[in-house]
Amino acid sequence: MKIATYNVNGINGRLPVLLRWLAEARPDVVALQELKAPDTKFPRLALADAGYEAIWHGQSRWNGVALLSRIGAPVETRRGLPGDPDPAQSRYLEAAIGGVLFGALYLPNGNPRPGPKFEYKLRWFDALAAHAATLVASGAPVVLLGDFNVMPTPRDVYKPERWGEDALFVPAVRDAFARLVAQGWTDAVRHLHPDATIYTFWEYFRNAYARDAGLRIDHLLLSPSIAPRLIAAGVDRAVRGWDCSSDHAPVWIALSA
DNA sequence: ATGTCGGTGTCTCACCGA
Repeated sequence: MKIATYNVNGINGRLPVLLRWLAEARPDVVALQELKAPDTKFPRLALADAGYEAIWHGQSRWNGVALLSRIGAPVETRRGLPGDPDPAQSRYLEAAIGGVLFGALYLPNGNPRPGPKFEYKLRWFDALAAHAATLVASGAPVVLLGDFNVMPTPRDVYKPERWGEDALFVPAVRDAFARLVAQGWTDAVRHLHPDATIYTFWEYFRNAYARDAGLRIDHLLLSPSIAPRLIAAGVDRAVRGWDCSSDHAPVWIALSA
């Protein structure tokens, strides 16, 4: 089973890029973030034509998450994160597909810091950790995937010294991510490539992609019962160089049957 | 501080969030 996460940064403006990538990469299951579209403007038919059934949780202008599958319709188990301090923001969607539970998330960015946006990020992280603990305790095979808006270690930042005060990298946020993983989750990409420089996001400005001035903020976490099935992982980096691309690239893993 | 995007309403520009 091939699984991917992709922050599309506007699903309608990005539709040609998304469809081209789906046709080339053929992932079985995809989590999307930053739909930036209300539910009525989700491109269900275009995705169905591409072979994907979908569920989505959108809102006008910002946020929004979706799950796509070409191996059977997602069976939704949860819409919204339990305990989200601001449930009006569409940031979590959960479904069973092919015998695996997928928690698709878009964690708050948290900038500017300090301030209410950063406090919201920390509270959201707390709520995610509480829910994730119940998923681990269930023993079910679970993949938690999406844009976590966290670089876990300095290796995940092109110039860590410039990001020390940023809400994506301050110790409180890295600690929150580390505590989450310590519940028993496996950071799939880093697990298979412990020493590689791997980025999933490059800013639009300052020619960041051409300079490879990137960040690794999109992650796939595997619960203990599914982690032994991990056989490959990577980033479809070239997609970031396509015309009209998102500022993120798709990240994927392969699991044995 | 800067830069560049997508989406929306204030609507062919100005804003917000990232």
